[in-house]
Amino acid sequence: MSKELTKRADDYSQWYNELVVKGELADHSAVRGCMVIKPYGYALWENMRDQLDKMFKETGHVNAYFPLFVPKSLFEAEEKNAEGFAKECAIVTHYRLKTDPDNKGKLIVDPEAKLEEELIIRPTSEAIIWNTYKGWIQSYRDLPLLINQWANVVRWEMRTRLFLRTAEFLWQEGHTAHATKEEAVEETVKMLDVYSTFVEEWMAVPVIKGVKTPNERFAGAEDTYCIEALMQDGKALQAGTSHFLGQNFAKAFDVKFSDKNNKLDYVWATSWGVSTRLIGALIMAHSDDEGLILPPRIAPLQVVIVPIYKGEEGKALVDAKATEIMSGLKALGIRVKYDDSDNARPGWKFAEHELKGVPVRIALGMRDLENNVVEIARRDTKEKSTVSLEGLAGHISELLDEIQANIFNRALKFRDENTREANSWEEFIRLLDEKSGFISAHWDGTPETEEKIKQESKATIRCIPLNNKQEDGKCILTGKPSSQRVLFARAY
RNA sequence: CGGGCGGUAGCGCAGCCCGGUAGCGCACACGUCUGGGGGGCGUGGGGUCGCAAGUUCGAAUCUUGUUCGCCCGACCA
Repeated sequence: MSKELTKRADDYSQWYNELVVKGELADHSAVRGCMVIKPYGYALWENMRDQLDKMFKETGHVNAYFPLFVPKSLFEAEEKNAEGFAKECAIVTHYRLKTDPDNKGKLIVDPEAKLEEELIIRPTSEAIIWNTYKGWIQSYRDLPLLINQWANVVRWEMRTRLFLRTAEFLWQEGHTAHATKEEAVEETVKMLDVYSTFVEEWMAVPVIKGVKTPNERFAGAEDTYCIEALMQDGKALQAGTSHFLGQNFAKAFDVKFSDKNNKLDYVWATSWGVSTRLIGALIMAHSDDEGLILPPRIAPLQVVIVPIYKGEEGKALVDAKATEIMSGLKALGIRVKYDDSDNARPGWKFAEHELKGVPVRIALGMRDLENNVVEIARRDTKEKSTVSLEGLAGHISELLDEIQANIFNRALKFRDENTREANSWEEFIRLLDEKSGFISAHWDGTPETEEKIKQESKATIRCIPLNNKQEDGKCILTGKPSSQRVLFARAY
């Protein structure tokens, strides 16, 4: 099978598309815009999901599951939210098919099976969830309500790309209800921190925490917080969002509670989510022209052992040693595979595991057995070394930590080197065209200017960084006074 | 959703203009020599040419429709 990858420098988009498919993470399907997540890609998602789930539970959340379908009347209850998603909704209008009387063997929609009320396939679940919460919340004693769900959602996108933007995707969505505004805001920020910790420490992708401008805000939110990451082509990618919803949904769905003084008030809400899009971020942040580079902490396989031998007797000797090495690694909780399939040469296997981003490869042959050593190759730097079998498991364990740190530091260095300040419109455009990356610049704070900058430069305000330095300056477009810089980039 | 391009064996492609019943490389199976960076030689299997109509004695090839993908644009809370 030809596995030659397009080089990043030749065509970054094509490199990404090929990598997802050749790395066996996902495939296109017979359904427009929908992907099949293959076992290797799903194993990666499971590792991400398991860690996030653990972190959600550690912060007091529980999981539940709400329906895929949302009755149209509920969907439209919160007007801004409904409006925001209206253009990309899939709608169920009928509940039955029948045999086509004019064409036996074919099915048609039974016109008599039209639904009284259309069902929207959830693009997000605020509506159905808040309709449900209404029945669960009466008193301050019922609060806070801290619920998460793992689910699929559908957004009818015009132009799709595997993982980055698909019509259906997997995600988690947290939906919480609180007695006070302060508590809800605190929750919003807390979950943003959970996301940034997860993305940086497990996925090794550095992120910038910030707040979205009103233009970029989630429909129905008072404030949208986000984490933004920078890809190797200099484009930004929103890696997660956390929304302070105010009382908008409580009012739309009439969710009130009695406080300690028996006074009725609407509850305060948050919602937050990350999706399979994170896998796209992971790929574009780390991988190279040889294939995927996966951070050890979430890689489906952390170590692969490739045997090199001649004849059956040779293989038996190598097998025995490999089994011993594996049990040592497994005892430390390391995910390891012994690739002793006989239908590929060692060289082919090396390339294959590099393509799939396995962090560490151990090559084990007769020469190594004689010297009581193995050859270790790390995926991130492609360095090879010969190490003693003595204390091997511990050495590998430390190496995995080192790789995790190195991948993060490399991405951080790239991000920092590609974050620049622009102090004039000319400089702004020049930096965007020549270097791309994040551009920190003054903006007069108006939606009109933001829109105009977007029209003329194709760059958007990714966020106003949290704890942003306050400094007087002039808007790069209008020259009007500004009190702080905001972060611009061309984005996915 | 508009414009352009593409879909022929698991993968990558040729054949199409000029209609006559499908080919190459890799992969796969078997044998053999091999094995420390995508092996060599030999033999062999596999495709209703994306799908559906139409033109024709005959369609991968011409026409129309449709579907999936890629690129550009619009859209993207």
